[in-house]
Amino acid sequence: MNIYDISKLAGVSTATVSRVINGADNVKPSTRDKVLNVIEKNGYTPNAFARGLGLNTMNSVGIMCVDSSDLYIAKAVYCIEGELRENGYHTILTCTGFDRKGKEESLSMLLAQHVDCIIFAGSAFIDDNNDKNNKYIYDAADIVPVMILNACLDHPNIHCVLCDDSIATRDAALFLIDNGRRDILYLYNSRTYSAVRKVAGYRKAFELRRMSCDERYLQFFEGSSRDINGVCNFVTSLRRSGLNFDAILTLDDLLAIGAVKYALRNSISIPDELSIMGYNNSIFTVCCEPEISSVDNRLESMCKNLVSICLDVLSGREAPKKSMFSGMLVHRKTTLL
Amino acid sequence: MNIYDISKLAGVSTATVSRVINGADNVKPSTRDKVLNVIEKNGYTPNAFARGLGLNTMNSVGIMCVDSSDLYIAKAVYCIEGELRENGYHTILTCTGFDRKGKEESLSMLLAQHVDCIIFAGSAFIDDNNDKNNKYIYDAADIVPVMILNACLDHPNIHCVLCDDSIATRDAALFLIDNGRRDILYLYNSRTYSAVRKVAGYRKAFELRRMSCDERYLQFFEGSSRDINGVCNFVTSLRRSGLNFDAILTLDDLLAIGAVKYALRNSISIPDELSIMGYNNSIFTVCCEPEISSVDNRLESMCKNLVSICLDVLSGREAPKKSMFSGMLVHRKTTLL
DNA sequence: TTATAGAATGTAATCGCTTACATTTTGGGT
DNA sequence: ACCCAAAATGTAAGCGATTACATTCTATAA
Repeated sequence: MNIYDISKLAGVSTATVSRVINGADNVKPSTRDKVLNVIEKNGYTPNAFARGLGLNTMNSVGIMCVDSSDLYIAKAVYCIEGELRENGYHTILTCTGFDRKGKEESLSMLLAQHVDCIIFAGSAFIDDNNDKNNKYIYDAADIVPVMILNACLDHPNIHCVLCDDSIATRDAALFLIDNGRRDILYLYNSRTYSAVRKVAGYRKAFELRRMSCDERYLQFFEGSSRDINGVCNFVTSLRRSGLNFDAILTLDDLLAIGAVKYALRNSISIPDELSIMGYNNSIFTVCCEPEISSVDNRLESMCKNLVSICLDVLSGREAPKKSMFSGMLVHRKTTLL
Repeated sequence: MNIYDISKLAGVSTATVSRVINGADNVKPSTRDKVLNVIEKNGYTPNAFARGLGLNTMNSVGIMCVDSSDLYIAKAVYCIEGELRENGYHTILTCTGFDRKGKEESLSMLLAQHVDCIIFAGSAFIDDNNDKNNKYIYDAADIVPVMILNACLDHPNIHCVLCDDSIATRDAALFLIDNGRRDILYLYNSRTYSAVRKVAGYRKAFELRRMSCDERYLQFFEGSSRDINGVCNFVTSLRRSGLNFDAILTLDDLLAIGAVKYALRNSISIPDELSIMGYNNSIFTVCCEPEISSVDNRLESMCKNLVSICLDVLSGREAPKKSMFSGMLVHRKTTLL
């Protein structure tokens, strides 16, 4: 059953059927009804490939993510997909892994599918130190509109939506400082675009308070934050090595869970002896006792905004190149108020 | 740059170019090289729509999930997508929500995209009580091969991969019983295909031990397991209402976290006074202290198997209609050994 | 050398839709 | 009744691949 069959059944031309399908306004109502009836009766669905071939688009957008099983990314993907679907787009998902090859392969797959737009979900795609490594993104942007979540790149065809992680982390650190904490361990395990900014925010807090920032308190954990016991052991070994801290600020909530475990296992009281603050305000924060204070970086709002900008771009409307959200401290039980 | 351009540049016909692209074996090596060179030089990529139109397939498979931000589903999606991509398929993701309309809409969207196969990721799509409600799945299966993860439906075109949740839950309950627990609370919050089987498994354990199963110990929590405090309060109120239990077995790990919180907040010692066992063996089990014993239901293996069956089906090979995995108890700190 | 099978290549129809352009209808205004 | 612009509809040429079938090589055997 194709458009030609329908046109014959309805006694009109394929052009008219096409017009009806696409809601053109120059069709006589009676004709429209006639065609619609035939379509309805025969359960006809336009062939997406044929349409795609003609229009060179299939109303799809590609989402690139490093690892969609990461809770934060999963939530972003979920949110973005939902918004897109509501607006008639379907989502092609690719998980690339961290290595360059995977990223480039996924990207060309998406490009080969002629997606209308590519969304990079997460800052792990952007190399902040060497812009040359972002060439594959710029190349894609020369072909198709690109959206980036949680990072920013300058290109006429790239639109970015992000949270000001630097300021949010700075505020978190300031909060701890202003609550009397002096030895604040910053625990991170990546050097992505946003990670770099978070670290900068941490430093900035000390600067603002005219305190010196002791580099020993910036600790890089080699491993996944999913390795909770690894994180716990790492913190324990830091303490054993003589580093004293009365607060731990982390790159994400899972690292904070490792920190909580460290305290629990070593009978360090939270938050009296040790304050802990995570980042992302994910469900992990409420999985342990005490529940973890965290920074909400407005993931949902960002995703909605991102899709809305994406739709604007696809409709040729003007849209901001960079949308910045601000994070918000969420206090639970691991910080004193 | 299309196949015609390439054919002209290489001085051959489009048919030959097409043969080269698709790796046909009846092309003279020298011709092949010539064409490949031109393709390489001009960075030509075949148009997926045109190909799709001709072949009526675009090497895509659709994944239906109720909520991809659920950690368990997210992991399944991640795993399935990766396997598919490695085999040259791309993944169209749709999250349907729990209501029927969303499911049907997503499904027709996928069908309209002419995906080669549809994967239902999760048992939430199957109505176990009234098979009529599964009609939309059967209808899809009449058109395209269907794979179901974690549930089973009988249809010539439907293949299922699942864990025997009934036996796994039975074994978990048996373990608790055989360790001297008598009052085992079963906490669940859904009535999906797998939920129904888990409950049945719980009952079965008592039957096997010739004990009667007190219905009051089967407790349905009205709400999401993400509402950890809600779960905690629910358990607390059960206790306050006079129900005594020395073990809690749950439908998923998040519910178990709620149970752990209940114990922690009421100074009930785990596992001496109360054993707790979750389900899924997700990262949540190690987010709290004490870490939660759980049932590993082989998600990764299932996903790999599912994709492998999917590929078999798509290649016209014979494949099992139903693949059953068995779960495995994973003991941590919330159960006595 | 020639016939011929088999390999290599080419021709052109086809997939189902959109749309520029051509044509026909329609409904006022004289 | 007639004209004509505007509305409605139709015609047919793409879009870019695949592939059945036709044709042209090529190498081997007679």
